[in-house]
Amino acid sequence: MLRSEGRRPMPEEIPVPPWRRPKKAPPRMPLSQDRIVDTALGILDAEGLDALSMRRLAQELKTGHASLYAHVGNRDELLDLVFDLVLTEVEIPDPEPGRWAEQVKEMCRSLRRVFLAHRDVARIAIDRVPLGPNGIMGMERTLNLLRAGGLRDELAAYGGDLLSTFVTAEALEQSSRNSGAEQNQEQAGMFADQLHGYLKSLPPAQFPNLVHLAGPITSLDSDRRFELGLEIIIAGLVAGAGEGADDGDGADDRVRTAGSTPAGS
Amino acid sequence: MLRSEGRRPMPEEIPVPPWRRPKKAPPRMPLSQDRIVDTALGILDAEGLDALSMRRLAQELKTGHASLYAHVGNRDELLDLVFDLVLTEVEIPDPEPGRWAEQVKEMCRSLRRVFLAHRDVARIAIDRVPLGPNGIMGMERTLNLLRAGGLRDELAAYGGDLLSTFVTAEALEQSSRNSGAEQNQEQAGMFADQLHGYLKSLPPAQFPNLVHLAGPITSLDSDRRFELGLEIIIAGLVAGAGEGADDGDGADDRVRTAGSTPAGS
DNA sequence: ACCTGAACACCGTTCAAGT
DNA sequence: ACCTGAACACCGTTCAAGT
Repeated sequence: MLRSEGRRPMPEEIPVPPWRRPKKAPPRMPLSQDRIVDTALGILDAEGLDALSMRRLAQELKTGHASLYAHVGNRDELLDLVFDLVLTEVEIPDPEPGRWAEQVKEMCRSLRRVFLAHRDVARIAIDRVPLGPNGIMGMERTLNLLRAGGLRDELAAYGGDLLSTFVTAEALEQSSRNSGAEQNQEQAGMFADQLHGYLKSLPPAQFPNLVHLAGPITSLDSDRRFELGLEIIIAGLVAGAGEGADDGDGADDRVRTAGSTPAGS
Repeated sequence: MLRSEGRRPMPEEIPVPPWRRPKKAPPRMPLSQDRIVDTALGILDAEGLDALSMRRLAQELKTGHASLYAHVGNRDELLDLVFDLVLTEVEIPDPEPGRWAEQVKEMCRSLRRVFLAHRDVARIAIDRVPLGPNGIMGMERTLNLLRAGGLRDELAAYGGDLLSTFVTAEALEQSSRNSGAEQNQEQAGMFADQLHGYLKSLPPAQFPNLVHLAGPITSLDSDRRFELGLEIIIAGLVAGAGEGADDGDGADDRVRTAGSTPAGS
């Protein structure tokens, strides 16, 4: 219905002789926002955020860089769109009774996997509120899961933010650790070893704690850090942190519905 | 000794007539790393990170932009130095018995105040490990405070990271919320109102949780968010999250000293 | 309506040359 | 030893002009 609008029915499909159609499809697909955003993500994955300039992007699309501004406003808006596109890949489970904490972890691990799969997307995410269509959808599903754990409204509202901030920051630090020219696991370990040596070499009178904890500080790998942080935050959430705390400005009770029973599914 | 090298002793200090010395001191103070970093922080405070270019900085110092590279390596190293300078202002309390949680909060509030006092420093901090002299000093004092709470080594080592990441991310989101041209409290409230209206207008069948929580989501101001997050993380830490968890790779037991009793002071 | 070329006002970094 | 000018290889964004 919608798709056929403006597409006049042809009397017959006249095939284009193969020698007129060098390889495949129209030689220059028309520019569109989708094509721009897809290509931008491709550059990001392959070369990182610093390589994603409007000029580089235009070159990839075989057009002039000024042409992009007919479809995306500016670079910052482009990054918004790329971020929202990537959020498609995040899996947020429907609540199942008795598996709350595990499901929250699954959600966070999924977000982390997406960040690690797309170079520098964590850098884009860190100072952005995800208000695109997929971001909104993700917020809804996140709230649904968090409330299924019985969190009071304020904690559910803030908990999602805190968790996603945590995941983003942790992914950021992991990828910046691996930044200098495609560093592999090996080189990450080498840096840890160097740091360990440095901390151990500090004057123990002035730095007793750094010397004592040099081991634990440098031996925490990214996976362990992530799981530890996750446990800390979830433990804090179930503890119902700051229960009934009130800073006295009365601003946080705009909506105080009575029956906020946990959603079943 | 070192300072007088190459400075031939003058027979007498001949005073320069005042009309030859227009205002004060040598008209062009010699460039130094300290002067460069101080000036950089001044530009940051007044105009933000995007305004802090090597050229703008050189102009402020009345020199050519290429001259800076004799003292700082590159822009990224300059930002390292600015960050470390700012860390001077963070206050980390010496542990006092019975006040652990409150003191951890004081430390985090101090860090937050520093971020809010220096525009865009949170943006600099977010993807940097503070390994400058003040960063190392801060780590030592942080570990000292955290261990005073009786946290086991791994948790103390990671807890400081988690807390400072949290404070940084929260400061970042607060200042990016206020980004668009010196926005004051009023405009922040206006945005919250707009978002509240938007969330309330969503189709309730598809977005029941966003509609229900529109109030709590938009009424959390920065201070409340911060205190909430702080309570969640601290609660998670005292819960001793992931006690004895082991991912089986055996990499995190490089140093396993027996007597890790909490430090008294 | 969409795309282009050219221009504007910037960047960080390097390096030979000066003092 | 320190500083400079000039150059290199880039940026994002705007806009009049084309088709």
